[in-house]
Amino acid sequence: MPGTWADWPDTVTGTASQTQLHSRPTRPSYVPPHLRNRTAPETENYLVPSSNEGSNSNSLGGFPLKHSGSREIGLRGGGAGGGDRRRAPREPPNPFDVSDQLSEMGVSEENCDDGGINFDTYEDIPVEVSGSDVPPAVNSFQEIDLGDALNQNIRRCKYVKPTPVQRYAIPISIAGRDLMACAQTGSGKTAAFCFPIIAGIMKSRLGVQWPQRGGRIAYPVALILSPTRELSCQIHEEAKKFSYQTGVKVAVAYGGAPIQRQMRDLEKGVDILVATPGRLVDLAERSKVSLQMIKYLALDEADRMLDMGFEPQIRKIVEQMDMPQPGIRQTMLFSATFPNEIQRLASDFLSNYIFLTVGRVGSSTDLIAQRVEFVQEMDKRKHLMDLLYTERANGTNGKQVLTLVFVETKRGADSLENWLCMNGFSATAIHGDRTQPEREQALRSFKNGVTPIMVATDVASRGLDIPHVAHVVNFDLPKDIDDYVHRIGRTGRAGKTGLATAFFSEGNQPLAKALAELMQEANQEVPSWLSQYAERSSYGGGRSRRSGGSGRFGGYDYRRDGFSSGGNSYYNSDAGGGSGSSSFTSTPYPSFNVQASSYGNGLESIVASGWD
DNA sequence: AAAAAAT
Repeated sequence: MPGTWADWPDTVTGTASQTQLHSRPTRPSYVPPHLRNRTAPETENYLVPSSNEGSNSNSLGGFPLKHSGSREIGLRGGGAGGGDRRRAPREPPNPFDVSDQLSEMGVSEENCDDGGINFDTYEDIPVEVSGSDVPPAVNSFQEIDLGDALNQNIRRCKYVKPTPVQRYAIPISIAGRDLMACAQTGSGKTAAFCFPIIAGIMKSRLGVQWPQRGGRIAYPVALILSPTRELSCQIHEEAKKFSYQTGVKVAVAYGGAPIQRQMRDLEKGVDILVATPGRLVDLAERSKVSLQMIKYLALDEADRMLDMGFEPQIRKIVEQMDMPQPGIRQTMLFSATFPNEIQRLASDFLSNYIFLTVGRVGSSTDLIAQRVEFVQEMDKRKHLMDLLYTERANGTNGKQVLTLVFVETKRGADSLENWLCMNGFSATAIHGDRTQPEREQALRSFKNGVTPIMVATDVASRGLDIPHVAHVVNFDLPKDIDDYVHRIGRTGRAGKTGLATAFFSEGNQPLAKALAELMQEANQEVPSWLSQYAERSSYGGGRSRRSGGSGRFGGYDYRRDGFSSGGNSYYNSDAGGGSGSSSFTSTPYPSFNVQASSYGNGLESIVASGWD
């Protein structure tokens, strides 16, 4: 990779730089068919927003000079994003290119996932905060001093006003507080933890000499962990947008991809590292990265990160490497679901944290219509095919809408994909036994509609933001109701509506009760046969209240149950009120405030008021 | 029991 090239507006006009331009072995001239033959006036819209001194002369060979990344138009690039020639000196590629072009092309938010947040549906989202000295929520991004560069990026992302989780989470983390937050990815969660991190990094550098770059070991100040490679990739893409031209460097590290490139990126210096656990540990053991400068730690899909499979790895990273202690670093945990058990584990990583829960935007609310059908195991394929045919018939121009089909096993995913293809459906599959390039290819061709059906294991159940998934089919229901919640959350994103269909078979009996309750909470019609199944399983046990659940919220601060004893200084540090920690049981403790959106103070009023 | 995550 050449290290120096000029800003491209100059490049196109200057002869010398023309040469330079051609000397680079890029693929500038490929433009996807649907973008060809555009007329000249539109070319100015291709400019980088901040370096747009150029004019209409910025076209080459009849159509706009576009970076090679344009081959990815309509896709959310699989991480790489290399080969971009249209950059300001020493600046990373402009991450806004794709979406800007799309919107300028008159392509609605169809393929642009920054655009279409339907804010109307956010208006009445219930929010609940608990903890001591909770900073007040804000109503606009302007109320917080995020800095000019970041504000510009927020504008470029077309974020007009903060989503509920952002209104609360951003002030909390700007204030330096630890946070446990229940909210879905589609609710603007990534921005909620990225903005304060980026703003904080920039602020800490005011008037300070920039840290030395290019050392052999990378010392990121922020670490964002997620449970799947694709999710890390997605967060990285988002974080790059938010940090564009802020001087804040973002890098990503995950398995399945060549490590060399990731190591090179780290050597170039990194402020925010987005990673999956395994690869991070690997890099740390190779002494490519040290965590001793970490000031911000964010765990996305935190409940998965702390479940049985992942917990040891997370503990190793957070507690047994060189990461600063809680209280010194700032820790933020995010997930759509937070079982008590997990909250208890997570509190090891936190210091005097605030618990925030945002009513679901999407999953298990009106935005997702949930159906459950009784289907014998052997009839499932036939049943799925009927659904898909109906979909195709009802869809516009007989087009298949994006349909995500969840199955239990990797083998099952492959065989169902195969079967669908044999029966004339364009399907792909994603699961952990496929190679990383295969996984990324599957996701791409699903997102852009080439294969509008994707069969997936739970690798795709969490956090992935795939715009326009119209239908989630639980071909095999998961064992855990929280997984169901995450899965159906792949549709009804960003305030849009979606459909979730579950195939319930004999074997799903243990899930019946939780499923029926969940659907009831979401005002969905519960078939009477399901209620009967639920009754039958009720004496057997099983969690009656999901996640210690409080209705439409994703979670409930387990500290308020008064179960947690002494150890946590949090409860005992208060001067007023009861003298012993035992007094903190049912009555609200003076330092432990619970606030619920704009609806008075008591939780009771919220739960009772019903959010419909 | 399954899935994910390092090579």
